[in-house]
Amino acid sequence: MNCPAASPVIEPEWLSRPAPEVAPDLVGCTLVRQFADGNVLRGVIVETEAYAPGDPAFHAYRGRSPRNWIVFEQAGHAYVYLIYGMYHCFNVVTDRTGIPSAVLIRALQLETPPPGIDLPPAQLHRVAAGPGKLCRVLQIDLTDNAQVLQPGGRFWLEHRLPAMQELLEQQPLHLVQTTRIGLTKGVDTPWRWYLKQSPAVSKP
DNA sequence: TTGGCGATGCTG
DNA sequence: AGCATCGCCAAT
Repeated sequence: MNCPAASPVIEPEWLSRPAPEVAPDLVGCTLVRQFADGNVLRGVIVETEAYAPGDPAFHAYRGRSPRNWIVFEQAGHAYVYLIYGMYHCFNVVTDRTGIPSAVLIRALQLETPPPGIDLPPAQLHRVAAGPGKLCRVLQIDLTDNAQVLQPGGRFWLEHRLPAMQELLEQQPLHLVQTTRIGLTKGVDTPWRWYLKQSPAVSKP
């Protein structure tokens, strides 16, 4: 047996905080995707954005709707939506029930090549750089909306590996905070975080 | 290296 | 009408 190291699973309670607190903490953690055939693909989260109550850029800004209802539910669910008619975006629902909050996962650093994709090994770090590309490579679509994030399911989250935790504790400037991308409202709210020097970030 | 634009379909 | 995107192509 030659199992890769894995950190403890992230529980819903850990996610039951405001999105602007959870989003930076999720950088460096691992998102695990289990496909229908049982195969598992994992990637380190290298870029996140927070969306919270009162935020005009948030889908839930004008209240509950058939699309966004899940972000009002308990922390630890997936919120998946279609954007520009052709891409999907994957979010982690955070905070308490009734408080709409979500963290958009914008980029992953994959640890192994994704299934069914031939690519130059040098390009591995680009295939999940961006929220739409991430969902394409993880085969995420609207059927994944409202899934519970838990081991054995389609997705779960794992805490930072010790080396990553040490890096961010000793070099906190490696976690960069800046403004969000692709918005027309809330453009000045600094709720995007990314891992400095990661080649897999969508926009360094 | 940067900037503009079209694809494409759901949302409120 | 607008959109939490992406990749192509032109201009620099």
